[in-house]
Amino acid sequence: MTLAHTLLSLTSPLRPRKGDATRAAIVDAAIVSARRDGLEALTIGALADALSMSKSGVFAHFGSREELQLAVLNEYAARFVSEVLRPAVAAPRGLPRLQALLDNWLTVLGRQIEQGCLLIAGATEYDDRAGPLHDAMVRIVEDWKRELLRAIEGARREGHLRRDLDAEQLVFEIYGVMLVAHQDARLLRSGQSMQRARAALARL
Amino acid sequence: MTLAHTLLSLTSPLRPRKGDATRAAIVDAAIVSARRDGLEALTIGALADALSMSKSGVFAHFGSREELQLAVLNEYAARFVSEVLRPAVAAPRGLPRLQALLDNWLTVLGRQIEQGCLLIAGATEYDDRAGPLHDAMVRIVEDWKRELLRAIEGARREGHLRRDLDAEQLVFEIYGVMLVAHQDARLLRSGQSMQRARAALARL
DNA sequence: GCCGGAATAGTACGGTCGTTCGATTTGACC
DNA sequence: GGTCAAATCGAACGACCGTACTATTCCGGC
Repeated sequence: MTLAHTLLSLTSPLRPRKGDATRAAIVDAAIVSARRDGLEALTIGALADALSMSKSGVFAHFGSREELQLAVLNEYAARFVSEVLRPAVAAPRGLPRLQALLDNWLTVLGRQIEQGCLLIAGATEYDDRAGPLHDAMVRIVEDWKRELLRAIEGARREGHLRRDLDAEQLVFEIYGVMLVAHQDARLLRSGQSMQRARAALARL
Repeated sequence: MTLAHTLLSLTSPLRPRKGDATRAAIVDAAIVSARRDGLEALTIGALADALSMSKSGVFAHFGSREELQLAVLNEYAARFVSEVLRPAVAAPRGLPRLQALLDNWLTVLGRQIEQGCLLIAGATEYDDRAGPLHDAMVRIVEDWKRELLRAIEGARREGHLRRDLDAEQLVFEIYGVMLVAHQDARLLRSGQSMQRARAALARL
């Protein structure tokens, strides 16, 4: 192996590591489980069974249960953002982009209704439990609210919204609509929650 | 013991049973624990330690962990209703009563912010877990929304609200405000969530 | 085809869980 | 004070947890 090869492999390994694929498969399965029973109910043994692996095989990829939970949460958040935010930036700046964003959010919420949203469930799971998961959860929700705020400010700057609008208040109320839509659809199995959410957002 | 005594004791036992007091103390402590870590994290052993009792002593009062969880949930719901709903019926029929109800709700939410609301946390905890706790949770939330609906219908009947108001939609949106107020105050430790909630409710 | 490290398996440990069961204590009634 | 049921305890069980260690298997570079 030449020196150039060595240097290159240090920064970005040449060969695709098999372990990475396994790790991704574990996180995939863990996301399914966590969305059903919560991040705190995640179990290395149950995950190993579901993947036909040994407990230690699963464990080795993360080093601790907490690291696994963090990986699951971060991966879910990344997917959420890429599903909701990224497509919206294709829409024209201002109100259309904001509306596309909210529309994507509702669509994702509705499509995944059978599985539930980790960000919403995790928010209540870790609202009173100190630790890295709490901190990650806070960071993710705050980042997401900041994105909402940016979209609203953008729409206002374009003159699509009233100048004296309280943007943070609007974020607050939008988030409330999403939370109650999630609860109605999942706990109460109400079929109307999505259209009720759309009506509420339209009024805002 | 006379026949009269016997008959009486069948329906309502004469002597105050010591076990009842113990059971109430257990439920008290369990509510504190469940509000912090969730109903699913309730542990008989931890509860016994907190009460300086033996595990089996605690266990004997309920027969199973699930029965304990149900007792905790039902007791919390009963207290919630008596704190929020009962004082509101003293207010004049119609809009004042509705406003008193929402005011009590927000006050209770704000006062207990350090502990959290079991009805909100439990709703996400059991939204996808079949079983008696799920069923109890659904019943409690549905009952509570029905009370909200009754208050709104009452206000409309008194002519305090528009005739064409969609009452169920209003319940939906009110609930959303409460959910986001709870999350903001607890997860994000925002001090403004209560006044934001009041602003949102006022607009509704 | 061999070598070496990465990936995975196997096994074991200490701990905690809910639950069972027999023993012991408590406390109201005669 | 004795009696008897209710209340509580103590010890044990089997199951499952996360984690630590040691083996074994896999697989790309020579």
